[in-house]
Amino acid sequence: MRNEKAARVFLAMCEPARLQILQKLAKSKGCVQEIGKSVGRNQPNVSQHLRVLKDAGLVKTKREGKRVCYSLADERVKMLIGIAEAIG
Amino acid sequence: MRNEKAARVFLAMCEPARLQILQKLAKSKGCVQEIGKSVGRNQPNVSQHLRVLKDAGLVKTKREGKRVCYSLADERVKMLIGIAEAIG
DNA sequence: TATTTGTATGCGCATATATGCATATGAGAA
DNA sequence: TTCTCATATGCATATATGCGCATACAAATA
Repeated sequence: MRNEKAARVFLAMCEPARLQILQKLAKSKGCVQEIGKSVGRNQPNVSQHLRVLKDAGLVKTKREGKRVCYSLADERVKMLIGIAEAIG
Repeated sequence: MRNEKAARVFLAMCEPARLQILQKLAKSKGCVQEIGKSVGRNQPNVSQHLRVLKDAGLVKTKREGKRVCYSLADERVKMLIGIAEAIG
């Protein structure tokens, strides 16, 4: 169902922690550690949130040696955040 | 915090039931009963969801005699749904 | 006032979600 | 291989959420 998929996108973005991560990635991509420092959360926590974001198709990954670089999967993610901020 | 408000918008939209209600309202406004019939849910349930949507600034209300007419508070709500569907 | 209709709220339960911790997996270096 | 570093996963627990039901509130009418 189309509804379900859209809901999953919003579900991924409804958590302040994940929204914070997305906003960080909107500025610059980075690995799990860096993201963790940026948003003030521990590594497993960030990793779990990133998984949710990835499953929802909001971020993509790229291995770089030992690290995994995360970045926004779609420019439209920025649009969603921008509109939500404008409404709220 | 700006983040919090945006998160509340997404939190309101992440529930399939509420998304369904928003989509119904995108087509035509209506009172609680009508919305309930449209989405196949009972009155208290719809009423609770509408409250969440209203608190998030996604719908507005207008008393019409005994009834309360709900409609989208902002055209941008449609945009959010459209983008989320496109990403998901 | 009492009654009817429409809407909102409070409560209890079942389920879902986030979090921290410990630990497993993956990748490169010695 | 063994040793780190970086990331992912499993588990237990606390919190949050949605749901149905009963009921309270609001508005119009008799």
